[in-house]
Amino acid sequence: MRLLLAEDDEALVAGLKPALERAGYAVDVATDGVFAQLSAEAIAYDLIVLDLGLPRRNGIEVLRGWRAARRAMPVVVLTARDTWQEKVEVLNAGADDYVCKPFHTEELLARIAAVLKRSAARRAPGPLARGGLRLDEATQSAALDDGTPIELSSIEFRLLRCFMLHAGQVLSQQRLNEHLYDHATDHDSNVIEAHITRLRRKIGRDWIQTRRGQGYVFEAPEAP
Amino acid sequence: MRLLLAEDDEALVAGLKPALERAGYAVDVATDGVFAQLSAEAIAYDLIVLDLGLPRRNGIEVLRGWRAARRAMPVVVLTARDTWQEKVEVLNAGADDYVCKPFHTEELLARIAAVLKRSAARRAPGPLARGGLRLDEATQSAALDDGTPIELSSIEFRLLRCFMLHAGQVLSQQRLNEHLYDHATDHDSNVIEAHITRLRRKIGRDWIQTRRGQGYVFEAPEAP
DNA sequence: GGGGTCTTTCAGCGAGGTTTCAGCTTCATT
DNA sequence: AATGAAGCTGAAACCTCGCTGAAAGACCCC
Repeated sequence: MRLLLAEDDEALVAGLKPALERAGYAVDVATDGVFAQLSAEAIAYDLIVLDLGLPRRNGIEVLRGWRAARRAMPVVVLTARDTWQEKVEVLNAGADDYVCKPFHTEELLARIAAVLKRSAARRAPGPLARGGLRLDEATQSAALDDGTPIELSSIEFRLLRCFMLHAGQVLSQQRLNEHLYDHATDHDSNVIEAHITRLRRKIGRDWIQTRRGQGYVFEAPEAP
Repeated sequence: MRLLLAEDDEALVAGLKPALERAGYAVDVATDGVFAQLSAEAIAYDLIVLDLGLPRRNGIEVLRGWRAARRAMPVVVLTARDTWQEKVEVLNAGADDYVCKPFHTEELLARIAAVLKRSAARRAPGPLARGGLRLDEATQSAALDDGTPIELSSIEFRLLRCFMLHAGQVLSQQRLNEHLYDHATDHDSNVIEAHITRLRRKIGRDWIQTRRGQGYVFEAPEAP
């Protein structure tokens, strides 16, 4: 789950980025309007957190630019001004939610989760449960339908969620890499393979099939 | 312990907010009905103080909205009109208590405490019976079921209460920070860790489990 | 002001998660 | 079957995070 944080206040970023990452998102940061706009045009983010007071280009213009270009990803707007007029303007420009500074980190997280849930509901109804495997966002753990809990580390959780969100699709190692880490890393390593091994050991071998030379596919195992 | 004060009278807020904070709650304020509704949908407040005479959306509608959305947090209603009809209407809409203006701050505090106690008892027969750990608000101390008393300092008490109210959930350090202190503090310190250590030493190691990189979970220890 | 307690900071330690590495297995192609 | 490429996996290295004892700071009560 990949997210762009468009915010220039360093202190805020320093607090927010780790919190978002703890919540299981891969976070890129853009510190001015132009860069934010370009980034989101280049990459299909799952959600964008957009400060209105960015240097070089106003947040509202950036947002309008995306919507004009038919970019439909959910956008949560941050602003320092809590006026009725601005709220209306922002929502009309195509924002999905609106949070005033100062805010509790937890509140932003909750709103992000709510917006994502809504947008996921639009696309694919139902919570994150596929064929007898459930993911619990709150405790960052998984469970089989019979109730057996499965403890996951942070990376394993993100990996599994990525698979479940794209169940049935082939996910290349490169794509998994990009979803799990910030796109600075040009890994030629086998981290992904290693984690897949550990994940398979925990949830069972059959959920993740390898497509040689292409990637991996997540599917419910055959009933024997 | 997090609380939403939905009230538009500035003078009242100016008096009430500090009083509530002094009583150990973290307080957010919402000054109109729509915002109050959204806030409480986004954040799991432990309690809400709701004025009926809010601008933009009537308090009763807001309350009905929450209950229709299966939001079960306790709500204490403030109102200027003291008629039995309104009282009935409000309680039927799902309020937990009802205070008429003008009131003494102390009275409101007492009702809040009472409502919280009731709701804690409702949700979890648990702080008491569960694993044999009880919290005593009056003496700010804890006790094991066998009667052994445990002396707690103020912060330890609030920390433990926060854990017991959210038993089974993962609480990140950041979230605990925000619940224990006003959200001015951008601590990169390890206060929380230090207090967790001392708390564990007092109540026993097994109650609070660490989820590396995510936070802590409060649970009754296994019976050996 | 002095003794006590509560709270916070600091620094070193240790555990656990993550990544790398090396050797092995599997698969496709000839 | 031989070969090479791709993937698997156990073990070791690395690194980060949380733990904890001690000391400093804040606060309160005499």
